[in-house]
Amino acid sequence: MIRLYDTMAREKRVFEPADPERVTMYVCGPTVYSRAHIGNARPAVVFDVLSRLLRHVYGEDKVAYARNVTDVDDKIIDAARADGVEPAVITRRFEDFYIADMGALGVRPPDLAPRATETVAEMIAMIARLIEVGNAYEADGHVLFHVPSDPDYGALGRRDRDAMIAGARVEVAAYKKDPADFVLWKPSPEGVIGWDSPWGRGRPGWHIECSAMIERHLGETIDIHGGGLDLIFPHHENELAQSRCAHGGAPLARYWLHNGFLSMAGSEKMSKSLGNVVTVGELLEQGHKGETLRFALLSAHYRQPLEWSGQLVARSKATLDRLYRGAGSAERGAVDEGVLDALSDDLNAPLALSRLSAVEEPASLRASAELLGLLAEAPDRWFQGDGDARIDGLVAARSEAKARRDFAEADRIRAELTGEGILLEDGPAGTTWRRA
RNA sequence: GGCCCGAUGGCGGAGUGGUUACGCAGAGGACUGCAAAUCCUUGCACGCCGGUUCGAUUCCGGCUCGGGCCUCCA
Repeated sequence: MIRLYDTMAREKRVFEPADPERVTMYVCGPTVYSRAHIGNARPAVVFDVLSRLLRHVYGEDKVAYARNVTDVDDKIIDAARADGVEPAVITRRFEDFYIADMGALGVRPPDLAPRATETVAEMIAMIARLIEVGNAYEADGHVLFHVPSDPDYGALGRRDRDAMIAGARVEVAAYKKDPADFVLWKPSPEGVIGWDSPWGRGRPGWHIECSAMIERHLGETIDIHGGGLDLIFPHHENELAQSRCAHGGAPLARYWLHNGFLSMAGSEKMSKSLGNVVTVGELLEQGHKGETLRFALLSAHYRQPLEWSGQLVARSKATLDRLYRGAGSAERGAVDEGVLDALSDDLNAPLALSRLSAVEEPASLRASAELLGLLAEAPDRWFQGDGDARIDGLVAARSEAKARRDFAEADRIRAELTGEGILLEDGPAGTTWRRA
């Protein structure tokens, strides 16, 4: 039995898919105009674990997991203009980076990775539908969702109209009927990416993208909708309103899940606008293994804040080393019940990790770790990387020195390797080495 | 200002109305030529003040501090 904390209900609820033969999950993916920072990676990793859990429970082929790519956006347009290239050059470059970075973190590709630019026809159709049913209107080349037309608006973010308006940071455009109204379609001037529509050449607003992609690929009501905490309002609130109004009142998602934020030492949240980000790419270039970063991301419960630090990474590596030793080269066995129970209780990864440490049987350890996307490599590869004949030679030379009890020479070789970050371990079967 | 979270041992981080996870680091021991790894042992933890209770870290209220959102943001 899986229980998940549903943001809409503000409590843990027993998870029951509408159709156990096709469990549907959608997670808001990247806007591809820059490298992903480690905070961006948290939802990707967290919902990857959830997808693994769902597949374990409902069957490998019973889960339809979609994570979109937002490849039309004003930030992309700005970045393209700054580089003097077409937006597609930017989006392709950073989508490729995103796939590579997430792959390094052991995130499996989702079943579906729809691009916004390939779903524009569906967006236009949905906007037209919203106008038709009286929830949207055209004004000054824009199409806007009329918030007062939806009495249920605000349920997810728990906000009333006055609060939304009072807190608005952006000056209210004159063409809005109501200050809370938000853009579904906006005109594109000459030279800006756009599509023909009944309202002239333009481009979609941010929120309609996800609604259209969900409708096209997963249906009107999905089981799980995930994303970062900051997306609750306005993004998910707006998505929800659009989809519900376009679908005759059918709810968009049955369970809403939101992950907490990463902060950098100093305890402010990590964000591009604050400039205190560290990208996944940078961390990998520093020599950290993707799986170490993944472990670190899973070391706090997904709804809790997590402070990113070098100490966290080092600790994660040390713990993983021990787990790799425990699993050895065992084949995959049965998943440990304790680990499964922990994950089933609102994805309690830290508890699962602690129970993983207690799993004694190597085959069970490997299978249980796989549920978390860990212990994915062969132990030799984890400890030694690509291998190194020179190191093997030095280790052999040291073993010879040891055999003739020339410990001075043996220690000299060991110290030399230690200086390179190579640690030696003398075991009953001889000496092995690993990278620190 | 509105809404919402959190506060646990040196650090990270679960969990629980009474018997106090787990990891990392530290200390002691075993093992080792010495180490490393491993194993064993070890560690006054639950922000403050009230309340409920036989009993609260766990429930309730208040307070303090920290964090997030309030139409860029995972």
